[in-house]
Amino acid sequence: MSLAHALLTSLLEQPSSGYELARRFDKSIGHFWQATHQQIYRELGRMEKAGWIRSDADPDAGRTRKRSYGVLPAGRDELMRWAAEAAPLPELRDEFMVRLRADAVVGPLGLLPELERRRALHADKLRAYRAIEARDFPADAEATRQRRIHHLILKAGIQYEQGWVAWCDEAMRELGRA
Amino acid sequence: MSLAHALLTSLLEQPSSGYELARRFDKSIGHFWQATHQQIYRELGRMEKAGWIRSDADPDAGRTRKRSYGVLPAGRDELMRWAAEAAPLPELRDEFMVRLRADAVVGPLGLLPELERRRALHADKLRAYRAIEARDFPADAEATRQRRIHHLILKAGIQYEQGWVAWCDEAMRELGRA
DNA sequence: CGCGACCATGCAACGCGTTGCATAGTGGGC
DNA sequence: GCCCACTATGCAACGCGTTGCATGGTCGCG
Repeated sequence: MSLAHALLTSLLEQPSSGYELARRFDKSIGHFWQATHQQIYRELGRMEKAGWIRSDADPDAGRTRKRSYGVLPAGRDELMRWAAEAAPLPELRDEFMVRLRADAVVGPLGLLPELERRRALHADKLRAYRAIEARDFPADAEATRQRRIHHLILKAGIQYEQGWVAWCDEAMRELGRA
Repeated sequence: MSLAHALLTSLLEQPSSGYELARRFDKSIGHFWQATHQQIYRELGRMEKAGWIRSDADPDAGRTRKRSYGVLPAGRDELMRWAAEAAPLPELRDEFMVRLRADAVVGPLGLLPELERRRALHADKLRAYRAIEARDFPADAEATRQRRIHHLILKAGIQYEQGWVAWCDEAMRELGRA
C-alpha cells in the first residue's frame, strides 16, 4: 500500500486536491512512483474513511467541485509507522530483456532500432533530471537536511538512467556486429 | 502480455512442464521477469487454448500428473510478431524513495539501517551475477550470437545492481552526516 | 457566441499479480 | 513404518493498476 503513503507524504508537503496531486505525481513523486488520477481519487476516498486525511470544500465554494485534502494526526502516525518497515527490493522487470532472449532463440529479430529508441528515451530522461539538478541544487546553495534528501532521490534517477544509457550503447555495439 | 511471451521463449529454449518452468523462472528469466507458479499454470492454459502451445502427458505416464508443453508454429509466429513491437520503458518504482521523501517531510525516521540492508541485498545479487558471469562467460569461450546476447542480458543486471550499490553508499554518507 | 482547452471528479470493468489453500504422488531419513 | 520434503497441478478470492467513458464547470480566443 505505498500509494496511500506516497499521497500522505505529498499532502504533508502541500495540502491539495486530487487533481493537483495527480499533476504533482506527473512531476516529482512520479519519477519513482506513478499513479493515475483514478487510483488517486479512489485511494483518497479510502484514506478519508480510515481517518488519515480530511477534506473540505475549497474556498471558491459552489463554483467548482474542488475539494482540498489535509493530513490528520492519525495519517501522520501511519506514515511514520510505515516508513520504518522493511520492504523487499524492487525487482528488475523489463520486457525488452524478454525480447532479447527471444531474439537469441528464434534468430535475429531486428531489435537494433528498438534499442536505439530506448537509448534515446533514457537519454531524454537523463537530460531532464540533470536540468532539474542544475536548477534546484546549485553547488552554492544552502544544504538543509530536506534538500539533501531530495537531491539524493534525484541522484538515484540520474544514476539509473545513466546506467541504462551506457548499457544500451554496449548492447548496440554487440548487436551491431552480429 | 509479456508473461506469455516469456513462457514461449523459455519453452523454445527447452520444452518443459509448468513446474519446471516455474523453477527456471526463479533462475535465469526470473532475473528480469518474475512469475509465480499460479500465473504460469493459468497462462499455460490460455496459451494452449489459443493454439500457441500443445501439451502431452509426460513419458512417465500414469505415475504423476506431469504434462509437458511444446511450442506450436502459431506460438513461434506470435513470439516473433510481438518481439518487433515497441514497448514503453519500464518505470522506476521504488517504495524506498517514498520513505526517504517521507523522512524529509516528517523528520528523521531512522532509515540508515534499512539503507544498509538494501545495500547488502544489492551487493548479494551483484556477487551472484558476477559468479554466473565467471562460470558461463569465461574470456576464452567461443562467442556465438546466442551467448553474446545472454551475456548482454546478464550485464544489464550487473550494471543495475552496481548502480544501486553505489547509490546506497552515497546515500549512507549523506544520511549519516545528518 | 460558440468551441476547444483545461480544471475537477467519478463510475464500471477488466487483467495481472498475489495469497492462501487443497490435493496427491514420490522418495529419503530416522 | 512414519513423517517430511519435494514434485506437480490447481481453485478461489482479492487488490492494485489500467482503460474507457461520463459529467460539468471555467476561461480564453476568434
